[in-house]
Amino acid sequence: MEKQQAEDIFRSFLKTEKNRITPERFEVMHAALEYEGHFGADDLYILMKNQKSRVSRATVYKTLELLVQCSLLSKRNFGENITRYENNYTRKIHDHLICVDCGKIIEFSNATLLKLAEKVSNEYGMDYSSYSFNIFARCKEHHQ
Amino acid sequence: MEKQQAEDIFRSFLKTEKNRITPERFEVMHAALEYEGHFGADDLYILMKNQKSRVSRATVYKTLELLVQCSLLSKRNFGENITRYENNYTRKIHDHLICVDCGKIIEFSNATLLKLAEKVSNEYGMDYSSYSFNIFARCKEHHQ
DNA sequence: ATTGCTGCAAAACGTTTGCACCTAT
DNA sequence: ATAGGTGCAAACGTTTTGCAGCAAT
Repeated sequence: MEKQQAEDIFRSFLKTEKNRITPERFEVMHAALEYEGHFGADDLYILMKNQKSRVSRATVYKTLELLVQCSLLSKRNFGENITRYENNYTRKIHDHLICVDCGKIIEFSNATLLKLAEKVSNEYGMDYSSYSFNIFARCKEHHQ
Repeated sequence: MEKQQAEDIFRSFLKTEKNRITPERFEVMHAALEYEGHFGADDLYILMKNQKSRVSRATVYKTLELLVQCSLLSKRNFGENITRYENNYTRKIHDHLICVDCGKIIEFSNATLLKLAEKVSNEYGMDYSSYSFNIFARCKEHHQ
């Protein structure tokens, strides 16, 4: 996705939801979309702080939720009680294999999961939104 | 699973890991296995406290981790940054459909997921341990 | 006797909130 | 003009930790 396209999506989302268009929100958007891989809200805040941004922690947290609402980001959780975000557009791979010993995360993709998630949602009369599939396993170095 | 069998599993786990066998740990084990549905560590602590148990919060938290290690419980996380536990034996249903608006959790079961999780683990040369599959959707009352 | 466990309270952690000031509409 | 956003610091809820005393081995 082009950076311009992301800006347009975010701007029009903000307008239709009667949220204001502010420079701080776009600053967070750019930092989030440039982040490689998964990140926690605080990771992003620290990164921005190190780059001399004056955006506050509160604004970072709130803006990330807005970016999830307009589908530019999605939330992930790898069992550590930390909310993690990832860019939905440059990242097409959404399934994760996690080493329970060292925490290493391998990403993979399996097309049947999306179909299954949509099918199950429909069976229960619900509107599908997203899914997460995490496999926990031990990598070679940690076999006991 | 019989209560006796769970006790035996826990006792032998504790012995082989050089952890001590204490009444507090068995008290937590019983409360955890009797809990219906998913629970957070603090939920269990409060319940036990209300039942006049003197087991401390620290012991509850630590013991639940031991129960996960010996596979009597498994950890779940439904995107609220709270660790939830569930009994592995009386509960055979491990997949979840969660309403993003009201938080209602519907449980379902799909046999292909376990096979897929094992297959993917093997493909990456890892030892399968567990998986989690969560679908996020909106229930009828919350369609916009 | 030794090592590990316990309860307690305090600290840590990620996240949310209240508030006074500021800014987009 | 006004509704809504901002930064800050304090509060929050969950979880972990340090420590002195206690109990299982």
